[in-house]
Amino acid sequence: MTEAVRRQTRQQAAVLAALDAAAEFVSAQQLHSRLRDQGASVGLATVYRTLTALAAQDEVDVLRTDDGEAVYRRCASDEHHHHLVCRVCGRAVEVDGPAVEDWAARVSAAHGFRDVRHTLEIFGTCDRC
Amino acid sequence: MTEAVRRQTRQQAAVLAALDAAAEFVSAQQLHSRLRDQGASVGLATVYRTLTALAAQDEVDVLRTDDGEAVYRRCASDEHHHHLVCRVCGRAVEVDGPAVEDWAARVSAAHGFRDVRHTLEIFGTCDRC
DNA sequence: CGCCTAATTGACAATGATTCTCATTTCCGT
DNA sequence: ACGGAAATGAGAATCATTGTCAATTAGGCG
Repeated sequence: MTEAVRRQTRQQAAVLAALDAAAEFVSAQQLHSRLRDQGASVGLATVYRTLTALAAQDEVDVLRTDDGEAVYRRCASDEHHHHLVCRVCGRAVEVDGPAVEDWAARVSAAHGFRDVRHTLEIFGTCDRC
Repeated sequence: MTEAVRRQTRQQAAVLAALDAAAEFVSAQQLHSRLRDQGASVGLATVYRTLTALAAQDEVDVLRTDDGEAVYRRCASDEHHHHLVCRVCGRAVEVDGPAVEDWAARVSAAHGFRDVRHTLEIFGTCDRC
């Protein structure tokens, strides 16, 4: 599993910086326009390429909104974790639940499933909204 | 919350029948072509409308594939449950995990989130694949 | 049993996110 | 500085999904 070699470019640095500046999950389109507004415009295709690459290396977490749009977030934790996402402001809290991991493993095994992976996100309205 | 009144039409019955005939999660496009192949062709827009209506009434479960496509399934259980989905054949097993529900409620409350809802799916390779 | 009207349908256009193409630009080791 | 490989960007292409609107149809009513 060799990490893809990536050159250091202004564009990729800008995308990463914009992600770090966001506390919520943002879409590629949102990032693209934020970057443009900041005067550090990056082509839309490049934003997509960069996000895809980052996601492939687990540098960012990806999830899908109800309408199927992909949204990305740079998380503090490198480890496996889940999210509590505010459906109003988009703010996300990273949470982990060993009990859930165990349950998932147990259930998968009981049904003979291999190479399991799971997705779990909790959506709600946060106390500030 | 009054249930929308729906007329009984050949098209809606056909979509329901096709869903019942499928053990896996299927996309609107797949349903549309299966119906066409069976000679019971239903317009694509109608397939979408019907699925959306069924989903709104919790008659079918919806989830998103990794590439963002919506897939639907008629589940045996009316109650809240989750899925163990085979990433090869698409077969799905309905599972429930009270421990997970509790955990989600606890975590949400701890962070002051209201009106929470969660999504949890486990993807793996089943023993037949 | 036919009629009437509103709900439903379907072909097609329109939208919107994402990916592809390819000519141009930019890294970076030499 | 140079050269080739990698990255970029503008726009076209793709694909799922939704909107439009005229034609069809279900179902209550006389």
